[in-house]
Amino acid sequence: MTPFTEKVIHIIKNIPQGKVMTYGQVARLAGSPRAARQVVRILHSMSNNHHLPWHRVVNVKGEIVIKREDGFQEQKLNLEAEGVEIENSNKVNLETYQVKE
DNA sequence: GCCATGGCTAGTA
DNA sequence: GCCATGGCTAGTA
Repeated sequence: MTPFTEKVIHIIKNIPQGKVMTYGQVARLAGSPRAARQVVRILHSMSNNHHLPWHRVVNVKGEIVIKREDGFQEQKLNLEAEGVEIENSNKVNLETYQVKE
């Protein structure tokens, strides 16, 4: 496990319940502003997760972007269970729910 | 060569 | 809707 990967995992683990971060935001906090896709890759490869609240990471528009076969419903249900409201069946309001930096 | 992005233009309405 | 981005893995040598 590389330092960048460890940082990313640490950051995601610290997203509070009922809050979300974007892929790019996680990358930025981990010190690589343009490595959003790498954050995606890490999450994807760890989808059989190490107790990671992966469902609290969404894209820059607040959308759930997982394919249905993977965990779309799971992510949605997990978020709703924490009190996060889903608009238009796939979107969270970042104004309200995104962790401020 | 992968990836669950993101930021930009082109081009429609 | 295009494509640059980047850290990592797979898989060859």
